[in-house]
Amino acid sequence: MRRVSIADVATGAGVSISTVSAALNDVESARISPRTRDRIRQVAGDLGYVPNGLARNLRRQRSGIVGFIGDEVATTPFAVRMILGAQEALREAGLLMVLMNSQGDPALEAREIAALRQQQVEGILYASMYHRRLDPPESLRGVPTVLLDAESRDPAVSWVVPDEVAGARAAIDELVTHGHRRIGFVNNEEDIPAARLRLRGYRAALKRAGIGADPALVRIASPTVEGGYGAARELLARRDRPTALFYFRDVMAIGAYQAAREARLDVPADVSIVGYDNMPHVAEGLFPGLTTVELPHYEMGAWAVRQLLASNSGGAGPGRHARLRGKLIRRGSVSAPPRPSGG
Amino acid sequence: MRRVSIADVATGAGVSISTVSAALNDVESARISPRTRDRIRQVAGDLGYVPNGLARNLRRQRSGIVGFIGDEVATTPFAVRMILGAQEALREAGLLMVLMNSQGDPALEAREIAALRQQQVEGILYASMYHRRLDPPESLRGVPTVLLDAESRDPAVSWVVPDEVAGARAAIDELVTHGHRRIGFVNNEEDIPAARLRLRGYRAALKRAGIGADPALVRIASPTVEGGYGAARELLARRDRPTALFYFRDVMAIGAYQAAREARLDVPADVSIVGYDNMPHVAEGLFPGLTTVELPHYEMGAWAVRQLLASNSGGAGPGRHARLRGKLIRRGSVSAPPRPSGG
DNA sequence: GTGAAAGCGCTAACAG
DNA sequence: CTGTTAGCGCTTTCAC
Repeated sequence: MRRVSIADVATGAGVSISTVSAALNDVESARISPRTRDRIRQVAGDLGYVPNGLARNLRRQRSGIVGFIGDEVATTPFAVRMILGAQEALREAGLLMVLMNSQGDPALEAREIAALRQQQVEGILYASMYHRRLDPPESLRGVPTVLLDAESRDPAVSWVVPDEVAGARAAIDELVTHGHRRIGFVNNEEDIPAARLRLRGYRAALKRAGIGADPALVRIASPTVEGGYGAARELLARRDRPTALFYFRDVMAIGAYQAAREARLDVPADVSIVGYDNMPHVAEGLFPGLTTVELPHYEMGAWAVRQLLASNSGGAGPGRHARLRGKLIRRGSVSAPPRPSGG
Repeated sequence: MRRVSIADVATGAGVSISTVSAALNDVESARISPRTRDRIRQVAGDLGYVPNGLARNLRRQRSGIVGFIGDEVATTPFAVRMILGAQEALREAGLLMVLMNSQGDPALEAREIAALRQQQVEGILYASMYHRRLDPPESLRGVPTVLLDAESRDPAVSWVVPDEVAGARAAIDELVTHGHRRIGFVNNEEDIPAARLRLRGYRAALKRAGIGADPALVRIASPTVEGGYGAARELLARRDRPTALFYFRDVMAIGAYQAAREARLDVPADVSIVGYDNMPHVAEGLFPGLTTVELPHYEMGAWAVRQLLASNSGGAGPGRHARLRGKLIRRGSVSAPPRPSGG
C-alpha cells in the first residue's frame, strides 16, 4: 500500500501535476475548467490522495506548526484548559501544535526549543504553571514568543496573565451584593503575584463598598485543604465571626466546608464561601456547589495564539500584554448573611 | 536576518554541501578528514546553522512526529499525566508530539486525523477521557494507532488501560493488612468498566482474605462530593458501621471526610478511608492525606509510545494490549480499626 | 576524502 | 485553460 502522490492523481486524471495542484488548492489565477477540476477531485478522492504536508511546507517555507512549551504545566489540572484554548485557536488558523514539557529543567528546555526551531515552528507559546514574572530563556531569541500565565521581564516579549485584582473584586462584590459586611479572606501564605494581587482586590472592593478593613479577618495559610480548614476554624470561632469567607483557592475552601460542618454551621445559611480556581470535579462537586472565580486559562491560551499570529503577520513591534478577567461562577455557597442573633 | 542554510555553511567552510551534511551527521561511510570536519563544525556553529527539519524529513520520508488525539481529555486533570508520559517517551525516541482535541465531535475528529495524516505522522495515540470500550474511528485505518485508557473492539488495534481489578484489590489488601474486616465500598453509580471491575477487585480481595461479603456495605452513588457524603452518612450511621471505607474516587472520598467530621468520627482512628485516582491537589491536600490508588496515566502514555514504536519497526501484527497497575499511595487516612466498643 | 547529481512531493512563475 | 520548469533544503548514492 504505497502512499499516493500528486503524480498518481495526475496520471489518473490525465493531466499534469501542476493542474492537479491548482485544482485541489482552488488557485484562482490558474483557471481550471470545471470539468477537469471535478475529474481531478474525483480521481483524488478515489485514490484517497492526501497531499504530503512535508513537501508542501518545505515548498511554502512555513511549517504550519507552533510550539507549546510548559515548565511543569503537566502537574496542574488547569494546564489542559490553557492548552485547549491555544489548540482551538490554532485549529481555526489551520496550524498544528507541538507540545513539549521541560519539567523546569533549563538544559532540557533549551534542547526542546532547539528541536522546535529545527522544525521551523512559526512561534512558541511559553507557559508557566502559575502566575509569575520571568525572563524568557535566551534560546527563544528570534522566535516569535508569547508567555502564558507569566509576565515577561523582557519588554519585547508579549505575555498574558489573569487579572487577579479584578477576580478578587468580583468575588467580594458578589458577597457585598448579598448583604455581607464581615468578609474574611484566607490568602495563600506563599509570596507570589496572585496572593499579593488578590489581597489588593479584596481591599479595594471592601473600600469601594464603604466597609472598613478588619485585619483580623485576613489570614494566610498553606494552600491545602488543611490550611484552609485551620483558618476557617479560627475565623468561625470568633465572637464576631465573619458571615462570609473568601478563599485564595478552591482546594483551601474544601477545608472551610469541613470546619463549618464541624462547627454545625450551614453553608451558606450561616456562612457564605467563595473560592478561586473553579477546580474541575471539586468546585462543582462540593455541596452546596462552590461559588468561585474561574481562572481564564482557556482565554489566555486563545489570546496568546491570536497575539502570536498578529505579530507574525505584522512587524516585530514592542510586545503586547494582557490581564484577562476570569468569570465568577455562581453556585450554592453564597446567600444573604444570617440575621445577627442578638447582642 | 535570513535563515542560514547548509549552502551557507558549505561556502563558509569552502566545501560542498554533501560534505557538510556528512560531517554534521557523522556519516561513517563518508570518511571526512578530522580537520575538515572540525572546520565545518566551527563554521556551522559560528553561523548558528540549524538544519531545516522540513527538508530533512521530506528527504528521509519520515516526519518524526506522532499525533495525540483526545476526545475530552482536556477536561480531566489526569489527562496531563498521560500526555506527559507519552511526551517523555517520544522525546527519548527523538520524536515530536502534535496535540489535538476533538471534544467528542466525530466530524471534527475526522478532520483532525486528516490533518495529522497530511503531516505524515508516524503514528497516532488515541486517548479516551475515561476507561471504556470503543471502536477506533474509520479515519485511523492505515495509521499505526494505540488506544489510551480505552479497550479496542477492533482486535487489530493496540490498547492500554488501567488494571482496575488489581487497583481495587490493592486498596482492600491495604485495609485488611491493617486489620479491617468490615470494609464498605462506595462505588460509582455509572455503568462503566471501572465501576464493574473495581467491584470485582473488592470482592476478590475480601474473599481471599476470608471475609464474607456483606451487600449492605456496598453502595452506589453519584461520583461527586455530595454522592460520597450521602453514602458515608448512611454507612457510618449503622449500628455495625464499617471500620473502613473504600471509595471509587477521591472526589467522592472528600464527602466521607465531611460525613466523618460531622459524626465526630476521627479519620483514621474511627474510620479508615481509601480513595482512587490520586487526584492532584486533593488527595495529598486533605487531612489526613488520603491513601489512594493512583491511576497509571503516565505509564499508559509511555507504554502506548513504546508499543507504537515497536509496531512501526516490526511488522503490523495483530495488536497488543496491556492492563497497567496503579500504585497504592499511602498517606494518613488508614490505620488499624478501633477496638469494638463493647457489644 | 570529497563533490556532483538526483530526487523527496509539492507550489508557483511563466509559457503556450 | 493547461503544461513545463525551477526550485524549497536536505540526504544519499556513486564517481573521481
